[in-house]
Amino acid sequence: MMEAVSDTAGQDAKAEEPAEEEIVERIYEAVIDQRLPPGMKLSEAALCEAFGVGRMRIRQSLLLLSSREVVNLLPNRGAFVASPSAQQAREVFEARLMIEPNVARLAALRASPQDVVLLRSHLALEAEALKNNRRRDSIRLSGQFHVHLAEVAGNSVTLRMVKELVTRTSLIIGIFGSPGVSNCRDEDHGEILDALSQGDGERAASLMSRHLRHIQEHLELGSHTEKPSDLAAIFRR
Amino acid sequence: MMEAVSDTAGQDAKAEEPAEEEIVERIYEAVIDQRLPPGMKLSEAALCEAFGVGRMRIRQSLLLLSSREVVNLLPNRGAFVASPSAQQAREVFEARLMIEPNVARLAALRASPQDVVLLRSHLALEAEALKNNRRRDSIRLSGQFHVHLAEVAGNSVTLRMVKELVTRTSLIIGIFGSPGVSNCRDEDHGEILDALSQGDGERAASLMSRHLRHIQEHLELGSHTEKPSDLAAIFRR
DNA sequence: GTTTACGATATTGTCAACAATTTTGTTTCC
DNA sequence: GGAAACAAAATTGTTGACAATATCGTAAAC
Repeated sequence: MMEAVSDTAGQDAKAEEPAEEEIVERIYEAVIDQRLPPGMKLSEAALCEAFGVGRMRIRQSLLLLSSREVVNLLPNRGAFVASPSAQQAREVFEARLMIEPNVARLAALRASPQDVVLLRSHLALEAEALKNNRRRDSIRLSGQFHVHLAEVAGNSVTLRMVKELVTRTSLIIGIFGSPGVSNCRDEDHGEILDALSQGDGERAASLMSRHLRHIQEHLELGSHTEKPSDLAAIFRR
Repeated sequence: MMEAVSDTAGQDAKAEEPAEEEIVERIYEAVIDQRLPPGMKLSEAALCEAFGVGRMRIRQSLLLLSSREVVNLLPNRGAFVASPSAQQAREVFEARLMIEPNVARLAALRASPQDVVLLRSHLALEAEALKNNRRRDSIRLSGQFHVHLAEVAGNSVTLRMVKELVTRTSLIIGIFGSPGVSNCRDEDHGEILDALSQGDGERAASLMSRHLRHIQEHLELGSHTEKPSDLAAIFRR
């Protein structure tokens, strides 16, 4: 149920050409890990080389990413990792606050004992990454917790939405977050999981709501630089 | 605030080549109107002719539509208007019930007097279409009410989601709905608008929730034919 | 010394031709 | 007459080349 690495149709072990959706997923991951910073240029040629596919494949992948607002596609200029504005950031959190508490409620009602076990082991990974100061892993795992929750909820529509919103949130934290700090406090994740294991949907929902508000409160929306990092403003003193 | 017909960058009056997103929007509209029935083949050549654009443009549009699950893209077989299964239909309504009551609540808080006026005139159009038995208009306007509400709520993230969900709902009603009946009762829309005009977010939310449950209850999920309409089953008697 | 204009380079957007696959129609065999 | 095998047509998928645009470096002008 959680995780699925295999390719499209069951193909042999060989290094097959990744499909569009797989490339999209890989770029999602890279954005979540903050290996791809906001505003970074994604040239077609470089991506072709990186994924070992033709230009058309990359082009379509970038179009998909742009339709999910993870990259911006400027005509004749190319593709750039999105740099959400403060306004867009507020909209993303507004949407997450609408959806994810409900997702958590559903997950609490539908979680099998096995789901709880898997989520607990995920939480252990989170804690370990945090303890060892592996910031990148910590960020990724923290985001994946929300995605796993959506998987447990068993609704593919909201799963897709949560994936998109979690990815965009990583960009938002990269722009508006305090430098050293990770995104989520994982005590929150632990509490949500407790509510889940007790089948307490209402509590899971309200904890998720509180959790998301906490994350948003640790951002500095309202002041920051806009879409493309404004060089003039940076070097003006 | 509501509606925006103009093209990308302000271009002259001439019949410019429509961009991908515009083609996607046109196909959304056609699906909402039920001019494109579930399962219908969308051949590239035909669409090229219809929109007067090259094959690549169409190809990208179909990819976008497929990523929103409004069309299915079968390898080497082509594009087909999606035929949601009963399970997918349940997921769509589950998602709508998560999102749209919250959207309605937001809209109630943010609606300007002008927004209310525009929505009231929209409601008048709905009533007129229903009275004159213009079923197609009735269906389209009924769906657009939900989209307009999302526009008033002023969150582009949820706006995009609502557009997608409303479109898929039109397909679902085409498959699982009773033949003659429209999708929404528009008394419901009127009540929601009343709540909006009074700034009563809670009432707007609960009315929207009730409204969506009503729509879902008038469907016959659980029994019907699956993904591609099963010809063998249809002609077996 | 700074700014503007120009040309070279690189990147993106588009088109047309080709290959691969499916679908359809016909023939052959039982 | 019906079913399987084969061939023809149509449709989709992909590659490569070419045109349009933007970026960068250089040189000329003020």
